[in-house]
Amino acid sequence: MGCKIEEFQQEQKKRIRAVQDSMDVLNGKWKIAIISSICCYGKRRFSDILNDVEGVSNRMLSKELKELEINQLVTRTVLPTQPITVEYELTEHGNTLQTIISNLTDWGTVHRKKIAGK
Amino acid sequence: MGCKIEEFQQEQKKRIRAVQDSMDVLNGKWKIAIISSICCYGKRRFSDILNDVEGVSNRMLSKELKELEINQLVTRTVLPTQPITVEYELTEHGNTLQTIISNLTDWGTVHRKKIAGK
DNA sequence: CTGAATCCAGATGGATACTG
DNA sequence: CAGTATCCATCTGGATTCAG
Repeated sequence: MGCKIEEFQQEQKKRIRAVQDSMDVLNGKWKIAIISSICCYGKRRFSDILNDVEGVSNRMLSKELKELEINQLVTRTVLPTQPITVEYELTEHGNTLQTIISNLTDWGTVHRKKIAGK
Repeated sequence: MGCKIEEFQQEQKKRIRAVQDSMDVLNGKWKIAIISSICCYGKRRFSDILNDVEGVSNRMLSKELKELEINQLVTRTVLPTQPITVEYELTEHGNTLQTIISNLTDWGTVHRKKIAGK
């Protein structure tokens, strides 16, 4: 114990657990896309997100939004319109994902070219 | 057509599709952790990754490594030992994920504290 | 408009045992 | 050591219908 290699490996395991923690929150077919949609508009309504994220169903959108809310990444506000509308907004904590979203956007663009253009 | 708002929305949809492209590759319970494991050691053997990523089974590790290989993120090299050993390494393309991995590691650490400490 | 409820096929993933 | 094969429970997610 106390040897350098062991210490390094422990550090490494901690890092891997940390990445896992992130992915536990962000995994899900649509989560990142949903966050991305809300992110760049500031506030976004249910039906707008439904339109932004191609392919998502209202069932899944509802479900994943709820999980994001539980993880304190988005807030949900019911507006007193008739019929009601609901606005979703990133929390301060959710906003800290912006860098990651931005990186993923860039990487995805490059990756698509990489795979398609071979 | 050609109006600013529509253009912006089209741009936005493209960005969302790009994030989705990234997530299509990176989704999966263990993928990021696996990449993370290989990443910081340079090369990494099957059994080492199995040990690094707590909870993963050999079945899943094998499966997800194969998918990562298909997406050209890792290479697989069989070493002529007895019994054989296999080394996995990030490709140049896979290495471009380092920034994202690093960000996810940091974010995961913060997020854990955030959720646990409320 | 924003969901919730139900139904159901197919994917996911763990446990275990086996192979070269 | 590095997988593969099989079995099987659970989860995922789409389609559709209904509700406040």
